[in-house]
Amino acid sequence: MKDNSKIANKLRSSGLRPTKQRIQIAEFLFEREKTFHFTVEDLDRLINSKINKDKISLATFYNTVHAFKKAGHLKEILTNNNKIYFDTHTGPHHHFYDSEKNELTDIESKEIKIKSIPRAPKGKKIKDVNVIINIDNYYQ
Amino acid sequence: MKDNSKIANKLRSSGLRPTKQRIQIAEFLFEREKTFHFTVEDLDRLINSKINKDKISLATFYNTVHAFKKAGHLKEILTNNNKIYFDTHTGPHHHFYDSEKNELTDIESKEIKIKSIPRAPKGKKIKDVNVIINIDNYYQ
DNA sequence: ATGACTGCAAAGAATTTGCAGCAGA
DNA sequence: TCTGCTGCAAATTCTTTGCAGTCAT
Repeated sequence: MKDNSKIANKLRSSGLRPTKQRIQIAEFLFEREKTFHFTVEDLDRLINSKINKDKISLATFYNTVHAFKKAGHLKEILTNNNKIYFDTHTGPHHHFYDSEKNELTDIESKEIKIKSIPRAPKGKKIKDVNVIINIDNYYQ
Repeated sequence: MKDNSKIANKLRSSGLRPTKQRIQIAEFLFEREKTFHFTVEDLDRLINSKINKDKISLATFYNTVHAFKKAGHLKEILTNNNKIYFDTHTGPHHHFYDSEKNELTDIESKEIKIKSIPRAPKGKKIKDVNVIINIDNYYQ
């Protein structure tokens, strides 16, 4: 039997009830080495394709992903295909976006050195700076 | 009587027939001092609110905006509200995005100095670099 | 027991498509 | 005339919502 207590506690300490569905989704998302980029559709497909279990409904994926985001466990990323991607890497960082494969790759903050940025308009403050580097195949 | 010939020629030379609708949209978009950021919904609202004329249909706004984009007269911008914005400034530049007002502001390329960017993954080339600076009100 | 969460289906928002009729070349 | 464009309505895609039943505490 698998040990869920760590995941369950992570959820509980963010004020989220550790339901069966949330635990399954959290295990899928957070128990991996590399950061993971996905859309809700991806999640649905990837988790529900496992033949066994009862399926998790789409609405629950949406609810859960938003709950995780609100709790700071996921970050929202926008790309040129105008779908909402989520990222398990929640710290400040940037992305390559490969429009051929519709795929995001992380770029750590320190890899992009921004020398100067303009100051925010009056009465406004900068919330965050978001860099997306769009990439392409060489010959096409 | 207004002189449309410049706009008409601009359209014709991009392979677009200068129809009444396209001319009206092109005048609205391109005959202004400052760059203009908008969604298709904005266009529809702003152009069709003028009481007089026959209304232009939504589908035509979508078609036209995509045709203009393909012809290089508009650029597509993505923001955190997950709507497609278009920009009459087609050169390389960046944006402030004000999430309170859902409003984009241009930042000229030279105002953001990027010192280093990582090289593209193998077999890929960098198409463009996109910076969005999200801004906020001070106290909230 | 009491809220919170899930799942379904329906609603909503943004965008695209099919096609008949119209208009520019 | 002939192809491209417009406008309408229907279709699609992604996301949200309402609500009855279920589950965690």
